[in-house]
Amino acid sequence: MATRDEMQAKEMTANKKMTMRVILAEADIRKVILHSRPSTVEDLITKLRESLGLQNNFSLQFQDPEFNNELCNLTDLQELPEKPTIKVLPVLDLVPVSSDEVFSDTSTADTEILSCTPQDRREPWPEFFDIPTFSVDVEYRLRQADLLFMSEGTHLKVSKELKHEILERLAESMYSYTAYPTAAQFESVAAALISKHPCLQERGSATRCCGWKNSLKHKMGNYRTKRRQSGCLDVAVNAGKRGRHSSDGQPANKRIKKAKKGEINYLPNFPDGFDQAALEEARKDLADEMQKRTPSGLLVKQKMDQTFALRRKEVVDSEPPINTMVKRWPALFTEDQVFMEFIRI
DNA sequence: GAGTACTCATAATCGATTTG
DNA sequence: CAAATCGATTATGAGTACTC
Repeated sequence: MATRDEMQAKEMTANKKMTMRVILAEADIRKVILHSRPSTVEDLITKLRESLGLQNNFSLQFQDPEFNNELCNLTDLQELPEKPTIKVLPVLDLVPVSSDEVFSDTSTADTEILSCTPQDRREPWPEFFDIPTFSVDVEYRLRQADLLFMSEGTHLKVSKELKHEILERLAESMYSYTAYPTAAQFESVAAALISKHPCLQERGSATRCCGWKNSLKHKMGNYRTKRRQSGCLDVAVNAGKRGRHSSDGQPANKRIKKAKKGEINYLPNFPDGFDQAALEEARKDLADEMQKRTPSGLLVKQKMDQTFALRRKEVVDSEPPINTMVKRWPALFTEDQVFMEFIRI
């Protein structure tokens, strides 16, 4: 019965025009009108490829109204709203178009530009840094230039705006592992970049990528400043150490040394959708639960995970005495949670 | 105390836009 | 149509903190 309804719904929408907003790159967002509503995701991809003249493989994400219009991978066309906003994500391979492969690649699904979720920093630095895919436009240009490099050995002259797109994407990707990459990590990213895109090699330098390493280092610094300005606690905690900043009467952050994951000042951002007040509520629930004769282990663990960022902020910002901590966070002093807290840090 | 790394202010650069 | 101006971005260097 439900299936019949679905089929009717499909039939009703099949003949309808479909208007959508398609994000190809940050600076290239187009309005696309299809004469009929596609029935499958593959179908949609084919139609988009035709109407936009795209040659590369790509997968799609859409702004999901169920999640406050955050981007989600598009797997079922039924999920699309009436006038959807869709983001095109290039899939890199040199094999001709094969729609099966388009769907097998979900690893490129990273889109957030300035969100500050603590999950950002969950992954350890990978053994081999994977150069992320750039916008469709940039990928296209790089691929053309790579082919030219291989056939004629010509290096690509990188324009300012192309350099920006590359650095920005790499910074974003590195930031997901650490806000403070080491020299060796910059080196590995630069090496991975020219290995994946030989046209970006430099003449002159021994490693062929010294300039990129340098630019990445600068870019990362500038990128941290940008994150700081957009309110990311994990890098903001390290700012404001310079003398001139205390002119407004506020003491400079001098006593706070540089924080990295695993160090004592590690200060993650609040989880998405929670502010200080919401986490304080969760803390109260947690304290109440601990009053019980047998607190629920599951609930304690879940709330302790959730409130980790708030706890770190208290410790780093106000350095509370231990009895205050015992009072506010009784669960922290159970054997299990001492252990868990170390794992979290 | 030397060496290194980071922040931050600012200089340099470059494309886009406006002006004469 | 070239010069001037603007705005965004990257690069530089001083000042500072941390480590060994």
